[in-house]
Amino acid sequence: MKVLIADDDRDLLELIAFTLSQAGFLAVKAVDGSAALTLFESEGPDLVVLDINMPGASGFKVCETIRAQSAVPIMMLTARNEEEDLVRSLELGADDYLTKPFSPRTLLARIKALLRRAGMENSGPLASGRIKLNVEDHTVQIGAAAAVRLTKLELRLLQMLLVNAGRTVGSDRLLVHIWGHRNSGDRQLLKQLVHRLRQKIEQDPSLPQILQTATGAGYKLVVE
Amino acid sequence: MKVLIADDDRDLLELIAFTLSQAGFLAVKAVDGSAALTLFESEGPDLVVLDINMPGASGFKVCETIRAQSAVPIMMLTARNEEEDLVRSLELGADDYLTKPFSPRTLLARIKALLRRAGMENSGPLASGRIKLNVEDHTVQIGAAAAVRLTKLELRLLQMLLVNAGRTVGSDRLLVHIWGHRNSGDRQLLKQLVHRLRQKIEQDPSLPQILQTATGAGYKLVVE
DNA sequence: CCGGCCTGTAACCGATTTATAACCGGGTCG
DNA sequence: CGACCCGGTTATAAATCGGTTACAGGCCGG
Repeated sequence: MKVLIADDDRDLLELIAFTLSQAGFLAVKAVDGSAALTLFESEGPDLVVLDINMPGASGFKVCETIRAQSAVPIMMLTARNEEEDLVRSLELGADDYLTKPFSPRTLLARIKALLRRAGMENSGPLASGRIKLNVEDHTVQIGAAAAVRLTKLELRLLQMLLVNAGRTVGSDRLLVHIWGHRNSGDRQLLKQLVHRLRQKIEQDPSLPQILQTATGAGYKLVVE
Repeated sequence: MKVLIADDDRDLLELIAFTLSQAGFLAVKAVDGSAALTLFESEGPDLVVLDINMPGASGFKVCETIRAQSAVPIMMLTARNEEEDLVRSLELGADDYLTKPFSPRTLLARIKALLRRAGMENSGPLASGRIKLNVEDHTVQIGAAAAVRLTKLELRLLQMLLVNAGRTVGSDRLLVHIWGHRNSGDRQLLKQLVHRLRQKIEQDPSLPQILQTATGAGYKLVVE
């Protein structure tokens, strides 16, 4: 599990990196905003920790840029008097925040919670009922049928639904989880993606048994 | 999603309640500490917002009492120069704090983050008497009957009535909660919506047993 | 360079949902 | 009585939603 950390306070940066690596994470360090963006591209981390006050590009700017292209979980770090930027970050799609000073223990707990919520805690096969999703090689197996290959987006959709198997997941949450914060008017994208996924996993795509619609609310996965 | 708000400043209380209800939350208001505790018991909110300075029982006391029996997320409100108070609050188990004055936008962002963090972003079914409202997938179940699907507006109406089950809710409050502010000529909309909802949930829509009219005042839900 | 898949975008359809208006009947009050 | 106000009902128009088909650009491997 790879975590990108960006903070211009070297001491704090090292402390966080140490804490995380002790907990089994692979820490990637950046000392300013532009470095953070470069490293984000090249390393493809599973989670990002951003300080708001940074030279180069502010954490706020970095958050916005990352969110425009990825749905990776983002945690913001903020001093007590940076309320306004914090709120802007949250509205732009940051997932959580921590106010300085904080204890390493707290940081760790929050990061784990964030990963759990994003359904990224275990990279192994994710199964529920008769649906077995193999995240590694992008395949699903339903019942005794042959495994089907999924695209990146289909995988993310099915992953989110499978984590909440049996319960309805709102369209907004799906949009954020799959694409990050693009313009929210993109119901079209979700419509398409659901349609394409149904073609692959439903016996009769016109009468969905597995990926069902909750009209006006979202979609849900029916296992067994 | 039900939120209990406790503040002895009536104006602020109303402002917060209005902000939250516009955002789709159900606001339950308390003007002092003991009222807050009573309402906490009876309403079972998903989140609590507490002012520290209150007559009756202080925010501390309330926070402590609630925490002794529940893990519900708690957000404290504090005046700017009461740093010690907020430290004490956090030690007592509050999850976050906000210093006055704050903007509604900030409050909303923080509350959303808090709910996300607590993994409570989707509240379980909201039930009272024989009525069980499943907010997630827009359905109600009454008694042993089959679940009925509701539209967005019907859901909001029933939600508001269910929170105030047994009590009459004024037409104005319903209008504001469901549509947000509109020109007041819109009694027609409410009339329609009530009618459609009755068709769905009443055994005999012409003799309403559940969604009853309080002539000249509003509507109320009879749950027994 | 070609042909495949993956993704985003648009357009169309039918169904549902929401807004607007008109009509009905009871009750109130001058 | 008759002019209202109120709530219920019916009817109809407008907007939105979800499913579907079609197509274009990007990307990648042959």
